[in-house]
Amino acid sequence: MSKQAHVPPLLDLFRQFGYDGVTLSKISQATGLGKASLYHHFPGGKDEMVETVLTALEQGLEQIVLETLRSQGDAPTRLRQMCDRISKAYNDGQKPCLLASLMLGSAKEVFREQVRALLTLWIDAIATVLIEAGMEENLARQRGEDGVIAIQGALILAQGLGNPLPFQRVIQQLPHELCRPI
Amino acid sequence: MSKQAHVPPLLDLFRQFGYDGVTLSKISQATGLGKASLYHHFPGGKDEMVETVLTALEQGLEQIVLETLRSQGDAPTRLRQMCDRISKAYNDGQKPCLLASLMLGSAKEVFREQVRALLTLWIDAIATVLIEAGMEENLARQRGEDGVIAIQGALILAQGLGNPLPFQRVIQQLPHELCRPI
DNA sequence: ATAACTGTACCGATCGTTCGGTATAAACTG
DNA sequence: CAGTTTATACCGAACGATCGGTACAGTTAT
Repeated sequence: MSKQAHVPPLLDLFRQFGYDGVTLSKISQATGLGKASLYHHFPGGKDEMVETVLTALEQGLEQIVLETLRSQGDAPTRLRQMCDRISKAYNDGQKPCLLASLMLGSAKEVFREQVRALLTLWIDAIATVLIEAGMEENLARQRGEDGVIAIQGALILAQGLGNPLPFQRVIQQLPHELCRPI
Repeated sequence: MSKQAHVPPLLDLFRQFGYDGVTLSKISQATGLGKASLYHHFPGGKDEMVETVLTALEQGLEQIVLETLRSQGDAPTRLRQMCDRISKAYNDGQKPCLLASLMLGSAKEVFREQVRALLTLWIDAIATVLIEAGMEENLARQRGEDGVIAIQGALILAQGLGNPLPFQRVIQQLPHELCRPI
């Protein structure tokens, strides 16, 4: 079995408990692997596990972005497709974001660059769609930030309230909000 | 020295490292108190420390809300005052939010109710200002959520990018955004 | 036979917590 | 007034448990 097979349980653990909250016992239980096996697959330990998950996440986001940029239709339609996939990745607002979880505790310095790269990739993707739709560049970049902000904030609120509805509403309104004129 | 005197360093620790990321050694170092002394002031241990900080935060937010609801002027002006105080509490986007930090790991079940109460208080405050300004109630409530979402998301992005500017922009635009018609 | 994999036992370090005790100053008691 | 108790603040040392990580022999699959 390859490293990639263990990414889903690892992703779920780290996004829910954060770096410091995830123990090797939890990982062992979630993956069904003993400690020795974990260190066989991930000689770098916890850090390598996170890095593997983060890399898989980057590939997933890149694929979503690529599909969005290749897709046809007007800007709201293309952004709607992106939002649908993003929403699915967060289980319609019922699961937290790994990036936010990794910005706390011992993890924050170690994975700062990878987290920043992912956020930037995401912002740029939204901005590119808007620019292709004729939006002025600086505004489009702001809207890119606004899109990520809305999603991250909505996830926080949904988690905090224990209610995914705010997230689902934001996701549904987002394509239209991003495209509206000043 | 009373419990309240140790709230600021505790707040800074928990918001930056999260519940699981904060160790008693760090707390000891940050407060200048020995581990045993910490248990004199907080017999309930780490949990009581977090609860104390959370209660202090609730009082702080209640004060901001009260001042906002008492203040004069049109809705954008009153919301501007609220945003200014909120922004100051987050050091203009350079410090993370305790509520977001407490939604991970071992803390999330323990403090769920307190976190939810704080978020609800915040949302209601914004909604009340908008309703008093004549906005329809359901929309005002959505805008209350949108306000908290924007702030939380902007904090996440600012932390992730290592750049507080997106937060400062959002805070500056927020009063106008919240008041705009559909 | 060889490489990939895993279970068991173990390590030093650190975790949150508790114990026993000291220093100081105010509050009672004779 | 001196002498004693009480309350508050504080700390060094240690507790059992768990942490992340390693060593190694044994099993499995090719």
